[in-house]
Amino acid sequence: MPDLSIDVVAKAAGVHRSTVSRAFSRPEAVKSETREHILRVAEGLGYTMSPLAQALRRKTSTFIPLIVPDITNPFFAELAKAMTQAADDRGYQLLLCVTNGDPAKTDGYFTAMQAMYAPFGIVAPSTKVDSEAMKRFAFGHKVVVIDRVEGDASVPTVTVDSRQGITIALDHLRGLGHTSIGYVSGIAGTHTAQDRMDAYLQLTALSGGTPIVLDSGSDLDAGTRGAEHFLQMDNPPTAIIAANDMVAFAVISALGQRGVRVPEDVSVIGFDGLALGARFNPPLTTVRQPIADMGDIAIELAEKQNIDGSVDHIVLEPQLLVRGSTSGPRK
Amino acid sequence: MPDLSIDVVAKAAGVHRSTVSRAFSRPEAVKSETREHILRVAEGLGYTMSPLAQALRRKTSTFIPLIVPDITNPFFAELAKAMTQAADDRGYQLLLCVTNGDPAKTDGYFTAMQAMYAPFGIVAPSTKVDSEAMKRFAFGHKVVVIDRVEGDASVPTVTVDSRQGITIALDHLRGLGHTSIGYVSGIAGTHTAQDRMDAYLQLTALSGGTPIVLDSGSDLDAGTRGAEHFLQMDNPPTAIIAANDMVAFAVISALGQRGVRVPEDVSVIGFDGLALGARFNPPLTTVRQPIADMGDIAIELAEKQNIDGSVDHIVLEPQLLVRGSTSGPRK
DNA sequence: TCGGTTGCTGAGATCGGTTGCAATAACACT
DNA sequence: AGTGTTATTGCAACCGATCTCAGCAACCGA
Repeated sequence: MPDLSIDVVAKAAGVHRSTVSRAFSRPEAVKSETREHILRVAEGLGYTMSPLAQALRRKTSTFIPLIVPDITNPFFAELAKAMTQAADDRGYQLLLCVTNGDPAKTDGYFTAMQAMYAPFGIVAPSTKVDSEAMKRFAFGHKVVVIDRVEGDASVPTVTVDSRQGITIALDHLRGLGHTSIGYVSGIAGTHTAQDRMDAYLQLTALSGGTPIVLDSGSDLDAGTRGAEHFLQMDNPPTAIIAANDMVAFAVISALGQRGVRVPEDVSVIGFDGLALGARFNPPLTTVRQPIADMGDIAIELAEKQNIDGSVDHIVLEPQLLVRGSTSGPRK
Repeated sequence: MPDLSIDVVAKAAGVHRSTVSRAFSRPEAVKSETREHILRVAEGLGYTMSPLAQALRRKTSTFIPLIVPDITNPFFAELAKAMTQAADDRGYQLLLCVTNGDPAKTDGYFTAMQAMYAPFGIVAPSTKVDSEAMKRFAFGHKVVVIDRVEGDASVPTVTVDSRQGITIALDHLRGLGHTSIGYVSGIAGTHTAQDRMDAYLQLTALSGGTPIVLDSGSDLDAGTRGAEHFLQMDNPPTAIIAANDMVAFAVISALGQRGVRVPEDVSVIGFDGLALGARFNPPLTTVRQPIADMGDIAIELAEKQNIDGSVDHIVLEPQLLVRGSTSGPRK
């Protein structure tokens, strides 16, 4: 590859490099014959424009960072997959940035992306703390958050309605005949985790029931602890709502190891709608988040903000996904 | 941010930009006082060099693409996690590229990365076909493959010893008393899938046994089909080796839905060692691949090749990870 | 004191594009 | 034919670094 630059193409096509440039990035500004000729020549040479050089000059690129705390978590993996597609469809290239929850790394990615002239970025929930770093980043660039942001309505967000999700779960379980429904909370200090828990608390209280929080911890082992708590109860609930699918997996696994069967002995419902849930044992009933939609919308919001400066907060509706981990309560 | 360029810093520090450049990228070429002064000034201004501009001029960047077919598959997610870390440790920035198995996309990523002056790339197993696209890419750049590459010993690879992995699985099962051990194959036409299957076939034959292939299909539903096959047999095996953890999950799930319990009715062992397996029901016994090591080594190989042109083929040893999905055969 | 090193810094071309501005061509109209 | 547009294309500066080459000062030995 004798370094295919724009000048090479220009020479080969017998025009000036600015014309070649226009042929690619502003087609209407070049006589169509000329443009077609140039494109043909370029094609023949196997030439593509350097995104680097473009970004440098234009001061804006098509790289859009997706910042997630842990790609190993299937939720983020599915989000990443959806967003990759969404980004691709709109001519962007998604750059996955994994922080492992390290705020320093988050910061590093922010500035790196700033330097890459990313037109905007997408941040998925890790901790609430983000908002500070975000402020700095958002100074020059735009961010949209897949979660809520505390005290900063200036950043667009897309979330799913936690309260409605819990409502759906509760209704499903009640419809099956359950009256005693426990709850195991989710990971870290994210808003979504908090919201779901609050919703559970309020909704059960509202309907005259007594909330049964099996574990309100905030790490990955909440599921296991919740299961243990369940086992120690004299009068355990007949159904359990897990704050998310991963926790549900852990609950079922831990329960299974103690000989408690799902859904025969206790029903368990998750929250997320991971594809993986279909392959679980038993297949997990869950409240499905429209992950793919979230990806699309996140990008739309970002673009919209870039254009008219609008800051929207979209709230999506979750859906019930009935599989095998729930059934009527044991008689 | 009034566009912090190297010239701004230069002016502020009262030196020429080339000196600033050197202060950052070739410290020993600048008088230490000068350098410290420059660094201090830069620090104060909050200046960082533009990776874009650097890459453009140097014709080499620190972006290293990791090309995977599907990030939703936990194996690739874990690999990505490990490699992100490994890359980071060495001053690179991993760029995750998800192809969804689409060769066109793979190709697109290759040329994009070429344009980004990536010093090398890492490709994780998707299909064998890759080798062609790779040739083109490898022309200007280096690639290391996490799998084997057919008929092209010129690209470094890191793999784990499939034969040994299957041996370990077989030994574990036999040690538990199993004599009739079935096999369910893995995804797509990757070498690893092929190797594991071959190893199973050879090793069982070698020890005088009869191979029982429950499904040799090549898609994600192999697990389900394997389970169905199992159910239809008059004399089903007492243990099953799944080509990888995901398949094992599917097998157990499908079996569970038909009332077959693991490990009470049949033992199942996976291959991969996914963290997720620990949260499965039951926790999955599996042959663990040293994923983190693979990441480290892949990058090492790439760097080594860049330096002395050596092309190594590293083969790692898998380990047995006993959890709850295997036990002695039913009497 | 003078030629030869050595150490450090400045100049300016260059990487691969983009873009405002000027120049030229082509076409319309009086 | 003369003048006013309008469509195309060339020119050259610029984006933010890197790097070779040259200049200059201090230092060495004879």
